[in-house]
Amino acid sequence: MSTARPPHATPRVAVDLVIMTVRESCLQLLLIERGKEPYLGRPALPGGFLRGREKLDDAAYRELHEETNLNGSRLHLEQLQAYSHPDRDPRGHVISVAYLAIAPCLPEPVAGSDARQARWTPLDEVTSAPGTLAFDHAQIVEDAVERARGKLEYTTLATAFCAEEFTIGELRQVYEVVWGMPVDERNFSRKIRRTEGFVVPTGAKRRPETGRPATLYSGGPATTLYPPMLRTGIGHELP
Amino acid sequence: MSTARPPHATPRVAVDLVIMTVRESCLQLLLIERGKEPYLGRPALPGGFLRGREKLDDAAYRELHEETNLNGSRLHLEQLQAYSHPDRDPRGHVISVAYLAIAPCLPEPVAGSDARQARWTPLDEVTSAPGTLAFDHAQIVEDAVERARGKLEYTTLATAFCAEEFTIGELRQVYEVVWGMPVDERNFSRKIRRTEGFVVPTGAKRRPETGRPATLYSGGPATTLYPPMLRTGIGHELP
DNA sequence: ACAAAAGTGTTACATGTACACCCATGT
DNA sequence: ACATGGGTGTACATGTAACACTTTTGT
Repeated sequence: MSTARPPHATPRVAVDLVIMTVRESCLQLLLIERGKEPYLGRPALPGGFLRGREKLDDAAYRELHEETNLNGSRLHLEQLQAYSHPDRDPRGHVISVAYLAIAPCLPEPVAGSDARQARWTPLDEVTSAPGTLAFDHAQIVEDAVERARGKLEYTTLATAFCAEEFTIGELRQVYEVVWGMPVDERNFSRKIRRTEGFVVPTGAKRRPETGRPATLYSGGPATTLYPPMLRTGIGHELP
Repeated sequence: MSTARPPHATPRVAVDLVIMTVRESCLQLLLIERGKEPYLGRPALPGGFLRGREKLDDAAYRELHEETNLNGSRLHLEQLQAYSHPDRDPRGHVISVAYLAIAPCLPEPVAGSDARQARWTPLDEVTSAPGTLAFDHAQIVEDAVERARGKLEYTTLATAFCAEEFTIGELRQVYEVVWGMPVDERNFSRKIRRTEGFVVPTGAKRRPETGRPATLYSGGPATTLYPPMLRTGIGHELP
């Protein structure tokens, strides 16, 4: 902690974004195709270097806006962690601070203002073909997905996947898709509505193509869930 | 993401450590007294700048060793998050990646090999006198404590506060002290021993000054707790 | 009438909570 | 004997899982 700059080359700092949504009953990530070396043409997480005296959060919001048409409002964004292996970027030592962003399902497939092409990619495509993602982005994605899965259990994060108004059925689909396991609609519905502050009815109803109209809700003021929505039946194995 | 270095002054990267233990029935943090400007003489978290092509984890272990006599083995260390406000350090833009370290209660009060004095400080002293800690370290401490409290609920982190061998009563004290609330010993004991892989009996017993000898345990192979040990009775208020 | 989706009731079971009580030891 | 801390039994409340059943709509 000397006041003089250290003699070593100080690493550069970047942010990378894992942007998730639920589309077509499937957890999808927004990936770009790299337009430059290294990893030219390979899919990668959107991201970029920190500028000037910018905060990491600001850089994350900026990249989100530059690379996608998503605006920061009505969007969950949280810091995941920093990745710092010295060989993670062939250009030199780059520390990447990863962010988890969660967006409601958007109708248009999001065109980046930047020249790079951005498209929603099902998580299965990413995990079933390991080694396709640039840098250590597969690891970052894995960590981000695990974070999201865990936070559904004890926070109201699931509402971030939904539009302004949503039905309990849509919220349940978020849990099923993110967790990758079926959830009983009847019990789920009761539990959600009994957890104070999770959802608040808007008064409106949505008429499905066929069937009874569903009450519409919006996200409530609660952030933590008590009691939590625990995933059961999954292995809590020993390491 | 140009291959040329960005024109902006790139921020420096440091690590800061929140090292916790339970001593004298109280959650304590290892703080140093700053020996240089800025914040000369003020208490602060141990930490320092990243060197060369070092990983953040390696820098955290190095600082832990340099500033304290703690060796990395038999010690929990995990990354918390990065703090990046451009004005958080008066010397310029310094991004700090905070780490949470958890140590068993050590007999000696840990003298740093570095000249700076390190001492265990009760958390209450830190939180009851806000504005004493250097930089944004009060915020980092707050986040670290909340992380530790949460992780006691659904992981086996509590054993990291204990020595190689411990009694259920000692483990319960960890929960009580970290959570700041009483925990029923009878139910706690049963619950811990029923959670497979949390603790394993060593076969030995410890004889208290007075009272029935307690079975000694060591940390088991499990890392996650199912069902979790939930804190109850605390406000899950609306924000 | 029927299909489809939303929502309720019910039952069996697991877990959490509170607390009376028993156990093993040193003084 | 008694204080002290470790540990068991048990009754009650609450939460979960599974699933039959009712409600509300469009066709």
